Amino acid sequence: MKDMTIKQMYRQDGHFVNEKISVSGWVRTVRASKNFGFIELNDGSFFKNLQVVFDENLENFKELAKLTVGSSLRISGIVVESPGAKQPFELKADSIEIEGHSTSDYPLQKKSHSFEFLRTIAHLRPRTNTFSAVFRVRSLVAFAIHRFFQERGFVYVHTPIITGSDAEGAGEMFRVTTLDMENPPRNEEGKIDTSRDFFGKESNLTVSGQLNVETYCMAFRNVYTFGPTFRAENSNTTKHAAEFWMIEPEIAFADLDDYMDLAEDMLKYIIAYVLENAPEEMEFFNKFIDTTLLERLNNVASSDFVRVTYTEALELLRKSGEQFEYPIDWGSDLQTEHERYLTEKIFQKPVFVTNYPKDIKSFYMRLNDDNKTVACADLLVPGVGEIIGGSQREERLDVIEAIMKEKGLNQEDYWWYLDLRKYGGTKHAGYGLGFERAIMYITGMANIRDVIPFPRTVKTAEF
RNA sequence: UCCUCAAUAGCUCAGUCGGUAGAGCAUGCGGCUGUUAACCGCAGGGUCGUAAGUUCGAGUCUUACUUGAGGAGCCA
Repeated sequence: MKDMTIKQMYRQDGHFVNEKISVSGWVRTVRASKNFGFIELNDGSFFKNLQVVFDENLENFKELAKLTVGSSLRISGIVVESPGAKQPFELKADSIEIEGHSTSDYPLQKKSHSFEFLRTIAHLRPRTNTFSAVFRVRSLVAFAIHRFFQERGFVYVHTPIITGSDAEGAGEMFRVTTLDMENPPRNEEGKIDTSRDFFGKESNLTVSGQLNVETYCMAFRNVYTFGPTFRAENSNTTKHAAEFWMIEPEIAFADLDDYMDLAEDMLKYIIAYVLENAPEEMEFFNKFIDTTLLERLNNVASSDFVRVTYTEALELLRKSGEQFEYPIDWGSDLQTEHERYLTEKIFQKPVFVTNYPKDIKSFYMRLNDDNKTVACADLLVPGVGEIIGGSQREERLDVIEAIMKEKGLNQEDYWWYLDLRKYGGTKHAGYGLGFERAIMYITGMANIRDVIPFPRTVKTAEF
């Protein structure tokens, strides 16, 4: 007798008919009548369920007929072709062992629940169709990202989660400390004496691995980090979480166009990988979450992304005649409404917006010859907005020092970062992809809380 | 942090003009020989988010607070 997964059975359609096999899994629904019944079993290996037929010949038939949703079973029987239209085959059970009962207060029903309710039972929601699909796709996307970079010879660098540099400037940070919160040591001025903290200085959770990964870029040429990052922003939106994952590749001897080429290839690669390896899940999203999803993703795979400069983008917005709440003004950042209009109305596909004014961008972005803009590019996609931000980095020591001065940054805090410009610095570029935003884009899910197993947002850390 | 909306049974919701609580699903029990969110019958299940106020009387009106959702800002 073969111990099988439901995935094996579906992927080798019909191959096991008339064979005796065993499976184990959880009850999704039971439909029993007087002398026989049906169990929908999900074993976790596959999006679809296996229909199990059981009848009164089983010694525990009465007990089985009263099974509640969520119970776990071990079943053996013969695979037979199914007379029902909704499944190609089913399992005719000759023994069903109840491994774990589920009590009658099991909160998941055989109907759809609101995402808001399911967030309150984050420990049970992976058992639902939607979350089963989301988190299998999340796993596949993570693998596809690694495979994409590894195939191209990139080195995976584990940048630190705890950082001692307090000047990364990407947002509010979470403090890491072992000092006694009730009674912290104080220095002569009465301030908290961070020299007596664990690291001998103030430390925080990282907001970005970029500065660290650039150092490895100057040794390995092409590198990437892929790990968690933390932002303590008081941000209450569908697209922000306090803990999220980022992919940050960095490529040496490369400019802005090389970065955009790489990012575009990467996104297309990931989408193709997921469409090939999770067709059932993607079909489910297309049917129940976002009916334009597959059309959109196929369109992305087969067409080139748009590339416009910030200045051109402003011109397009101005010429559109659309009334915007915020003014279109050279020098200020694009607002959400502007980004959405560009990617959703004007182009209806992913758009790189390049060469923003230097004053609204980070110090490490390479200054263009016009002395007004920097060599950066944000990738905007319909529905989600910005999912990638990146730039060519400033490799000229004198220029980056001048910009840091202009932005009021303390050069001593960046001494090791600036060393990269002294010791064989090269042209290089890199970007950051918000992992969860990519998942949202690929699945059509609208809220970041529903693509993270246990989301961390303002005032929420129950699980 | 700002703006808007919401909170009634385990879930999803209805509740008229202010007059004292309803449905479907779920759960329990019973029925049913091929079901597909099975179907049919019966039953149990409520401090109407919290606190105060107006009123003879508040799920319904007012205020504050709490929680959630959507949008904005910040960003990925």
